[in-house]
Amino acid sequence: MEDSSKAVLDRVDVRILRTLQAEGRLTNAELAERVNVSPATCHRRTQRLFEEGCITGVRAEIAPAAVGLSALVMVGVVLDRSTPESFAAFEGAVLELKDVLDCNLVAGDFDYLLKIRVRDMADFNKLHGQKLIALPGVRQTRTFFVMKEVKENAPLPF
Amino acid sequence: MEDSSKAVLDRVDVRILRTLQAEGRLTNAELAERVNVSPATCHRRTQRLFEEGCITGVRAEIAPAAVGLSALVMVGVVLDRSTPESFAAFEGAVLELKDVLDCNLVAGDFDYLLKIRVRDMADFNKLHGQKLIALPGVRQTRTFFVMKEVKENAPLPF
DNA sequence: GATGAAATCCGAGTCAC
DNA sequence: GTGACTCGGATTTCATC
Repeated sequence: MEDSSKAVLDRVDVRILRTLQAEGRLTNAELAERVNVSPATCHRRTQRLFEEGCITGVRAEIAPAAVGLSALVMVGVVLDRSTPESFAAFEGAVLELKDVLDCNLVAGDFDYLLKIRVRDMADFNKLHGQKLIALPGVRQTRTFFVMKEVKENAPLPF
Repeated sequence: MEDSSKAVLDRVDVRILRTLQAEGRLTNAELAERVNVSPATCHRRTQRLFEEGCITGVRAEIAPAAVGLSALVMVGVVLDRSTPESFAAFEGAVLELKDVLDCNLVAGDFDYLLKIRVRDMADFNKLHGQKLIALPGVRQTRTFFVMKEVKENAPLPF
């Protein structure tokens, strides 16, 4: 993968990105028509965008409820030490937890903010008691149950 | 769109979902091979999963840095009143803000948690001063700059 | 150095079974 | 759910600017 930050994107590239961000399963022929280039050119451009890492993947979005993951929980985590080793250990362990969809190191009242999907509150309590507080170096967690998902994973505005 | 919560998913459906979640641009022929069914069957199953709303869409993931959106910020919001009208007004306004990727109503110290992508801190300060604190009913915000994205938008674990 | 037209081959989508 | 059949798209080649 090339350094995507070096890629120079012209208008056609941007149109391809925007279109595929909205409809990732478009055929090359349709995509070409939408962005007003020939199918051959569109194919080459799109391939380049993948190779350069501008497009990191194309993924189907699954309705969480359809696969029994109706509950969304945000968790703020505070570690008991602020050493590089402490952060690395925590991050390594969190990467193994499939229920954790997002994990970000932040500046503020917490060290990390996690986004977690589980079946229900009972499931979360189990995860919290057995996994989260057992993660390396965790001093404290604060849980925010999501009561309503107003907007989830909106497309990038560019 | 049907009620996806009523759909009964068998093993083949689940394999299709998992596979398309990882590689949304697979051809039907390849998908059929991966899940061990005939192309015709695979095609009908996949179509059904879309129609039932189990698959809500297929989207290309764009590297944020490639389109000049390198900064990620989480923001906790507290409203000054907890009335249904107040919540509705806030939510309606937030849906218009393209920089806000996620917005969730939560239980805890905040009313809402937002996930925001912008170019840099200067951009965020402008957004914060001109748009966020001007949203209807906002009493207070707390900003968490993301210093490191450990995990972003991981696939659903099912 | 990238483009579009044409040419080949393979998959999508639909049928009967 | 399978197998076959037709049509259209994916992908490459090549001449061109």
